[in-house]
Amino acid sequence: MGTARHRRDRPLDPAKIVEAAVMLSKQPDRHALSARRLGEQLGVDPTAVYRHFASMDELVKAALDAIWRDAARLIPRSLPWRAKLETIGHVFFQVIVEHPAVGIDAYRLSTNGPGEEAIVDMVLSCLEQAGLSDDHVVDFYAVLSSTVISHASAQAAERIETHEVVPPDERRWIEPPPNPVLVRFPSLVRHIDGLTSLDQPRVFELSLSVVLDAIESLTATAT
Amino acid sequence: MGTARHRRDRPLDPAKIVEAAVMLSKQPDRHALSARRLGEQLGVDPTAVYRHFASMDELVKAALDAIWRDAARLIPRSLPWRAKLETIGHVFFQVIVEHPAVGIDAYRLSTNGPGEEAIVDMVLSCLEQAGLSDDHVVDFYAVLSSTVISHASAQAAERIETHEVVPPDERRWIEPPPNPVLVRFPSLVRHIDGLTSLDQPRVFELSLSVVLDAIESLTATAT
DNA sequence: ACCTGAACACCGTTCAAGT
DNA sequence: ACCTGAACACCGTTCAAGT
Repeated sequence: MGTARHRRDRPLDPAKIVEAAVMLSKQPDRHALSARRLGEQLGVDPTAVYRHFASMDELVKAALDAIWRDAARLIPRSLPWRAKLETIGHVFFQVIVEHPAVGIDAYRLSTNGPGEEAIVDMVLSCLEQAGLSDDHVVDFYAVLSSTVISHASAQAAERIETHEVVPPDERRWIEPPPNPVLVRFPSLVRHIDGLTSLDQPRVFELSLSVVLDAIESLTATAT
Repeated sequence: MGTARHRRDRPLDPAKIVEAAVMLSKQPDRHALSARRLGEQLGVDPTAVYRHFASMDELVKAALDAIWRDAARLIPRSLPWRAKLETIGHVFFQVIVEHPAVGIDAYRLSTNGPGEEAIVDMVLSCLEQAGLSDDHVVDFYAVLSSTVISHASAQAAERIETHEVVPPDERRWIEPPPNPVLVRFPSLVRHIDGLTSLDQPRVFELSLSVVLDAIESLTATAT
């Protein structure tokens, strides 16, 4: 018992907490990541996380930053700017949806960590490569990142709510209106079939195209 | 005691529950709207809401739909399509931010109610008036509505987190990075001042302009 | 000096027990 | 037949009490 005295239990490396949080967040369950489940997973007291993170939101930020770091590594280095931004958009959409319990909050949390720095730098350099002015680089970084993250968070929320991957033709963005008293809304009646066939991934694709087209049209003007 | 027997307490009109929920949701507090606070507000049992709504999410949907209904009434009837869509965007951004406790969830909930029907019809008719094809009307409705709602929900979340309206120059979209080891990220270094001066309302304005410009460019092609 | 975990003040929701 | 509210299984977080 003498030799093991000083470090009988590991001192609970914060990186281990983040790793466990990332693992737990893969479950499509609103409560997959809680202080108690984290303690159970790590075999420590449920309140141990508060010695390393000021709040659960801070831990969620750290988990998202780790996810950003790993996602940034998946992006091929040399691609034309538009293909690279499309790839970044799709990869980040996917990792957010794959970690729904933290992805659902990505729309409202900046991580302020090294993973965020890496991906922001990557997006900015694509926009520079596209030939945008300094002002436009910053503006379109903001528009692009909020577009990707907000649609991905919404899709993460949908995955949590349905609690399973339902077939694409049942994941409706808008439900058909139940009541037939829609004479007051002729445009809604006219487009109701189109609206009910929308789904979140398609709306994300459309939104991403709109932003990338806007960037491309600015570069065409410049050259 | 005989005469008041049948309806001593009011039967708790669901519309009264929704009204109370809308009032409570004005507080910039994550827990402003709960079953217990609603019961306290209405003078009834905390679980009374579950006799009229299947879950708290369903009540939040009903509250948002009531907010949509009132917001739709604020939109001037006859305006050119672009000015009208800008007005709709600004009004909806504002009412979501003014009801942060439910607005924070608007990005992930469709209300499927009459308020939603009214505003969807209004947006669709603007897009028809702009001269878009049927397919483009549906697509750009989706892009436009998700843009407005996601930025507004993010701003509602920010209001809740700060718990008070802080001066605009302190509401940073991205925090300046704390560590100076940013040599690996030259684009981030180059644009760091621009990035830290971004705020949510400005990013919303930029995003809205991008979408409206995309619509306008399609109409210019058509005519 | 550092860590632990009992405890506080809440949640959303269910259902046995009442009127 | 309808409604009630006690109770269940959780939350995030704090801080008095220990080692």
